[in-house]
Amino acid sequence: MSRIEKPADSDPARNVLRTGKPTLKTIAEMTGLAVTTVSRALGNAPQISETTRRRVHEVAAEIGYLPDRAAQRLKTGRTNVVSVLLDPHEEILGFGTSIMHGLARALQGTAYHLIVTPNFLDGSNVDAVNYIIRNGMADGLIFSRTEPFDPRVRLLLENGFPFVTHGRTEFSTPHAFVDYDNFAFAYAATRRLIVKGRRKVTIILPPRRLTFYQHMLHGFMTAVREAGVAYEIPEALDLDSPADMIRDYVRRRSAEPDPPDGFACPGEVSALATITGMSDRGLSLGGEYDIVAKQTSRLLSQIQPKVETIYEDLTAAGEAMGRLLLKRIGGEPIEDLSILQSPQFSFPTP
Amino acid sequence: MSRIEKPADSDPARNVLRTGKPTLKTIAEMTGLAVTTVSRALGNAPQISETTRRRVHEVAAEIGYLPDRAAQRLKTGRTNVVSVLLDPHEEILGFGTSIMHGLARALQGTAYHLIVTPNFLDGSNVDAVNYIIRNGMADGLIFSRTEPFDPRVRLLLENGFPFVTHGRTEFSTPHAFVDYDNFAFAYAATRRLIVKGRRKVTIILPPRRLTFYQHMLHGFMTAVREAGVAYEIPEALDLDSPADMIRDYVRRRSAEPDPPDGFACPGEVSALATITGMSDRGLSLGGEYDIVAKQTSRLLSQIQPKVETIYEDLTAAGEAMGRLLLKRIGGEPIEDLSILQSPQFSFPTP
DNA sequence: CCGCAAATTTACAACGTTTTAAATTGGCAC
DNA sequence: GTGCCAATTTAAAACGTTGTAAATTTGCGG
Repeated sequence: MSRIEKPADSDPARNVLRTGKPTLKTIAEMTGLAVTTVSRALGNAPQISETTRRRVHEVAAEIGYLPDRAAQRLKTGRTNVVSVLLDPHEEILGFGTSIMHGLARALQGTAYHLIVTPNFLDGSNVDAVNYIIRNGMADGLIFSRTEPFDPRVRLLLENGFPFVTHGRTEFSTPHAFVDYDNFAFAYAATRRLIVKGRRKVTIILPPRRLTFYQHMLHGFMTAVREAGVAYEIPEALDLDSPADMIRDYVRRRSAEPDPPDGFACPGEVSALATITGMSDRGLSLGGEYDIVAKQTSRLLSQIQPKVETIYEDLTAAGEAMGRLLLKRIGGEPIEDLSILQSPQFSFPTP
Repeated sequence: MSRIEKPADSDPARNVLRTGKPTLKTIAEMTGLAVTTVSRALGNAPQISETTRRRVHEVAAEIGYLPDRAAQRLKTGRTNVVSVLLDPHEEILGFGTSIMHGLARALQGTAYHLIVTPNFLDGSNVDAVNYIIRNGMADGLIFSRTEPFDPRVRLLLENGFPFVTHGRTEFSTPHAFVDYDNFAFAYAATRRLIVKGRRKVTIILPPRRLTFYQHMLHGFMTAVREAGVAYEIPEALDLDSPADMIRDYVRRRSAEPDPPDGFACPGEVSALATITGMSDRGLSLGGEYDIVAKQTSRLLSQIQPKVETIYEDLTAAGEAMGRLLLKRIGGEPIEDLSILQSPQFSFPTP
């Protein structure tokens, strides 16, 4: 016993007194074990005897120990954070919030937290993605509204950064995604209008640059061609257009010759706008015209049961994306990491 | 050369090569200064000479240095995180997302990140608050839908934890909040209905347990009493009721004797539901009845311009809450840390 | 009861930052 | 040049965790 002498400060309560927060050291002192051992025991490492493993877990539970995320993150380089890119277009009708609730549910019980990175820049926000990759702000990324050659996807693929998109792309390298089968939606919606005996159908499409524009268009056209029915596609309008613009367009068009009498509306806002536009002309839903709409909340059908709706469950989508991302972060192969949601013809029981 | 020998590895590029991320050490090696000095220079500490301060900043900018959040957090105990409690009731119509965009704007340019803590438990989620306080998951908290003696507020006050609510409470200890002047809204809305010549007014109130139930009721009753007009208040219904329940109620009531003809609707969903219920009876807005509604998005007035609306700017509210929280975290006194938003009679130009 | 491998536990060093206290430098009066 | 104070820079420790490598204990055949 020569040189070194422990600082004589082995009061087990000391480090707890400082912040009130128990650490590995606290448990170590309480059990008489080394910090390393405690760490391993909690991590269920194989080389720890069952006896001490159990003992450590007991004590940890008793004093309510939770690992310090900052320390873990510093040491391991993993952030235990999943970031979702919030798009300004998702402000209305709870798109963002539904997805986030789903995500939160998938992350529930895991070590992962959900952080929101808003999209300030217009267009597709490559900068935010870059920031997150370069500074290791998260272990994985989630975002929506993909383009066929989405620059965010390209960037993430190039860097091997885990992510899941809502929507597909056309890159040759596959990546994880969850998407709604918008082809099936558009096809089914148009079919229904035709079956109802509508003579001329129309559809309000997403902005052209988004991948699902093609899917929608394709579904619509397939149904139209099969049935040989008349159709038209408004050029100056898309799903992102403000409601009043859609309403005014519908009102104007219905006064011109040969107007459509069957509307496929892939969004609740566009459906409401269409109803208002038509009823301004005295035309009644289910009478002179019909609508089949995509619905992501219960709102539309509760307000206006005469609208036929097909559901897209965004909360489920969020949950699926969360699960996929966790797998992806865990390093699973890409192959089965994609999901195509089928249109739902009745509201899911929650 | 006996036992220990420094790894002879003083290559300035080494630590960069490992992860690709520059650290204080990188800058230190590049400038020939000590890590401590670099840290201080970047923190603009007073004892650093202007020359080196500038030099360090230059180099840092050049190599794109960003401090490691985990290390800072571990060392200082500050998380640089603000958490928002997401309420399930905010799923529809982008309440949550609007607020979050506002919050994000307020946090923009600061070191703070926004993390979402969802509300899984029913009722007011004290558990989530507890978790955040005990484990130091954030430096500040934001949530909405307060009750007069909100248990979350009590808990936070007791622990001296910084927070800002959307909505007031009735605790004698003051705390930071942002609230909409719902008294003024209800009063103005009811006044307008009366001025339009409506004989009997009604209002759909929030759930009784929420603080702003009282404010709404009070504003409504004040206008009613001043004018001596007839009124009624539906008992079985509140703003959280599903849209179809509201719609059915309105439809049923309008067929009974002495129905109301002026509706104050403090939410877009309730307004839409009311319109549908009335038009099912063949009654027309602006003709047999009127609605004055609160609007938090552009949706309602774009779809149905005949509805008179009064705006509540939730994005602005979020931004204000963010700013207040930052001040509060900075330790400013509570007195001027509360804001009452006035109703807006025209949509704010963004 | 010795030796040796397997089982279990341990010390130590790191991750990148800030804080504390100490060391170095420079300026200036003597 | 010497001494001393202020200005500036520095080394070392710490935050709580995990990975590496080494130490200790245990079991068991001889």
